[in-house]
Amino acid sequence: MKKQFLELPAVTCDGNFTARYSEKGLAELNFPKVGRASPRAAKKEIFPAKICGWHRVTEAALKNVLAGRAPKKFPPLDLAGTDFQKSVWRALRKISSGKTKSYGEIARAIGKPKAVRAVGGACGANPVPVLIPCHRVLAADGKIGGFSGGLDWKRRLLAREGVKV
DNA sequence: TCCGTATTGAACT
DNA sequence: AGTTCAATACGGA
Repeated sequence: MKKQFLELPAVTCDGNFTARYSEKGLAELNFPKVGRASPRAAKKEIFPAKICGWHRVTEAALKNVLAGRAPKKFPPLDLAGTDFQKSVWRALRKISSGKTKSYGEIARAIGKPKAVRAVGGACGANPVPVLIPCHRVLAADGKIGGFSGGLDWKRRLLAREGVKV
């Protein structure tokens, strides 16, 4: 039996994101599917109160980041990944709104200065974009780099935070 | 074990 | 200023 996540739509001005929750917290967040209506027509599932509470926090945090502000509160995260990836994601969360770092700086921050490319890989594997601000990581020369959700999103998020590319 | 990667910096035109 | 290239850590197959 495969691990099952409870899935909820997180409605924002930029579209309907999809949040997935495990027993322990937010496990995944997906960008809105382009050209598609709401990802989920709820079919009267019963959601534990715990998860409803998390979801409210998630949605509020999401809206804040999209508006270019730092969220007051984060939901608990239940991230599936290797130790290396988790340490990268932890470092990413230390980048405050409006700031940027390079892949090399992240690598140094986790004590593995040579692991610059692996950092890129971990960013791409980030299950919770936006809340874990992988979009604030640029290449060392200020170039935009890449983004799993599409470069348009990366540029949009950075623009909202007042970052010039 | 081999391959690709959201990199980097140096050494070249 | 643009191009090439090797080094490098990690994860997936």
